[in-house]
Amino acid sequence: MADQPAHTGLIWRERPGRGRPTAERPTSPAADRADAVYADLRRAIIEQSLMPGDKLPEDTIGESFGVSRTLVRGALTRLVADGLVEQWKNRGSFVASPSLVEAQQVFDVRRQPEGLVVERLAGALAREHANRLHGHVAAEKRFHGKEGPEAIRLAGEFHVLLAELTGNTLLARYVSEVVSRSSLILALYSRPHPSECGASEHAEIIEALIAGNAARARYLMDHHLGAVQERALLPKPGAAGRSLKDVLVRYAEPREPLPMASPTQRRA
Amino acid sequence: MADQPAHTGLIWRERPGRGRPTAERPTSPAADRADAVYADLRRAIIEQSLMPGDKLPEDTIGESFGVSRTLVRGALTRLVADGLVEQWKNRGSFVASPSLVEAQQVFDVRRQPEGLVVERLAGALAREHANRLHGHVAAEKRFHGKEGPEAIRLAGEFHVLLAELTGNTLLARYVSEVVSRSSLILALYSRPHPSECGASEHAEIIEALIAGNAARARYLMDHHLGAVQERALLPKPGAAGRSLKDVLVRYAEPREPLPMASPTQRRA
DNA sequence: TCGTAACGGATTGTGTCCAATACTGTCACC
DNA sequence: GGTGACAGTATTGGACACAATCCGTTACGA
Repeated sequence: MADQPAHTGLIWRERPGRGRPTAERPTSPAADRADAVYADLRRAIIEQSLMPGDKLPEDTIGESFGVSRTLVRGALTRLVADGLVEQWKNRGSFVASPSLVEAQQVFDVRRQPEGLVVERLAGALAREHANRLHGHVAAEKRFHGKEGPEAIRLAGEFHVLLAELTGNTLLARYVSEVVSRSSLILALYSRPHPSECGASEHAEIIEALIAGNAARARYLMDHHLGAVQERALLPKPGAAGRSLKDVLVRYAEPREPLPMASPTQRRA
Repeated sequence: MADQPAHTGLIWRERPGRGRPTAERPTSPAADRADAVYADLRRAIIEQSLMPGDKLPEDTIGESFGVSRTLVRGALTRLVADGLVEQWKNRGSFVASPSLVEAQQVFDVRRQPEGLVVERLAGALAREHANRLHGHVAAEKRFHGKEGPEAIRLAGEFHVLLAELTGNTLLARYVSEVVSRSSLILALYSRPHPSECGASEHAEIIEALIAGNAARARYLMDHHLGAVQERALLPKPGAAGRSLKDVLVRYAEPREPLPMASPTQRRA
C-alpha cells in the first residue's frame, strides 16, 4: 500500500503536466501530512490494530501524529465517507461497527462491482498484469495458515488490485470501499478459521481470466465472495468461549458506541 | 430533497433511542448548519446552478451561508468524496469536470448497482411503495418537454428513491452517488434535447417490478440507462452553436481548472 | 434501596489568526 | 516582438483558543 489507490489516498489532486516545481522539499511536505494521517489511520483499522468500536479522539490522534486537530478532523471525515469510521454528535469518532444487517448488505452489494471487474478483465489481461496478480497470490500463500492482519489485508488488496487493472477509476474506488468494509466485518464477526483458503480461490480466478472465460470467472468470483461471506457471518453456533457480548453485538442495530467501555486510546 | 438520503445528508449520526433530549431547540442547531451548507451546495451543483469548472472559494461560500470557513471546508471535503467537487492543492475547490472517459466509466459502473436494485425490488414492492413511485413519475411528467434543472433532478431522484426502497443503505448510497455524477455529466456534455422521455421509461420499470418480472425489469433498466448514456455522451456531431471550448473540454483528460477563466464566484 | 437532580470533567464544535503558496500583471532584457 | 524574471495580491493550509454540549458521578430525597 506504499502508493495507494488514487481515489482514496490523496485529497489534493496533483497538478498535471509541468512536473512538480519544487522537487522533493526537505521539510515535511505540508498537505501530505494530512494524507499520512488518513492513510495510517485507515491502515490501522483495516489491519485491526484499531478494533470496531474503539474511540478515536481528535486530540489524542493529533498528538500521536504531531499535527493539530484540524488535520485529524479532515482525515476522520474522509474515513466516515469510506464507511470505516462513525461520528456521533458531541461524542466523537469511533471505528465503525457495522451491524449484522449492514454486513449482509455489504456482501450483497459487493458482488456487483466485483462481477463487473472480472467481466471486463476476462481475456483482456496484459502479460504484465497477470504477473502482478500471480505475484500477489504468491505473497498471500506465504501467510497460509496464519490469520494475522496482514493476511486479511493482502486478501483484500487482491480484489483492489484486480479492480485497478480495469482502468476504471470509479469501479476501483467502489471495490476498494467494499473491501475495506469487509475487512471491518471480518474483524467484528468472523471466528478464527484455521486456514485462509482464499489464495487458491484467487489463483483460480486468475486462470479463468487468462483463459478468457468470462462466465467462469464471474462464477468463481461469486462463489469466492460467497465463501468469504459465509466465513464472516456464519460462525459455528455452538462455539465455545463465546461471550455474551460477542453474541449481543450481532443484534445491536444502530451501533451506538458504549459510553464507558471505550478504552481511552489504542495506538497502532 | 427536503429530508435527503441518510447516507450523504448527515455527518453526525443521531443517537438512537432516548428521543432527542432537548426537543426543537430554537437557535440554529449547531451541526445542522454544516449539513445545510453541504446539502445546498450539492443541490446547486446537481441543479446546475453551479456548472462544472466553477470555482468554489471557501470564504465566498462562507459569507453566503453565514458560516465560517471551517464548516465550508468540511462540506467541500464531503463533496469531494461524492465526486462532485475537485480540490487542487493551494488552488482551491472547483465543481468537478469529469472527462469523457470518466463519464463513460460512470455509466459503465452505474448499471451494476441499479441492476441489483430492480432485481431486489421485483415482486417485492409494497403497495405504498408503488404509490410513491407512481407519484414521483407523475411529478416528472409535469416537466415533460421542459429541460430545466428540476427535470434532471427529478429524473435522478427516481433512481435514488428506487434504491432506497430496497432497504439496503449501502446500495442506496452508491446509486445516489452515481446519479449525482451522472447529473454532472449531463450538465457537461449533453445537448439540449427536445423531450426527456425518461418518465415513461420509469413507468415501464415500475410496471415490471409490480408484475414481479425481474428479468424484464433488469432489461428495461439497462436499456433506460443506455438511453440516458447515449443522450449524454453522443450529441449530434455537427450541431450548430458549438463553441471551441465545448469541443475541447471533451478531450482534456486530467481536468485542470483553467487558471484565469474561472469566474470569481457564482451564487446559487 | 432506588430514582432524580445537580455538579464537574472531558471532548467536541466553531471561529479566527498567521504563514505559506500560487497566480497575475508588470518590467527588463534578448 | 517575444521571453524571462520579479513583485504584489489573493486564497488557501494549518493551528489555536474559546464556547457549547454531553457524560459520568455524586448527593439528596422518597
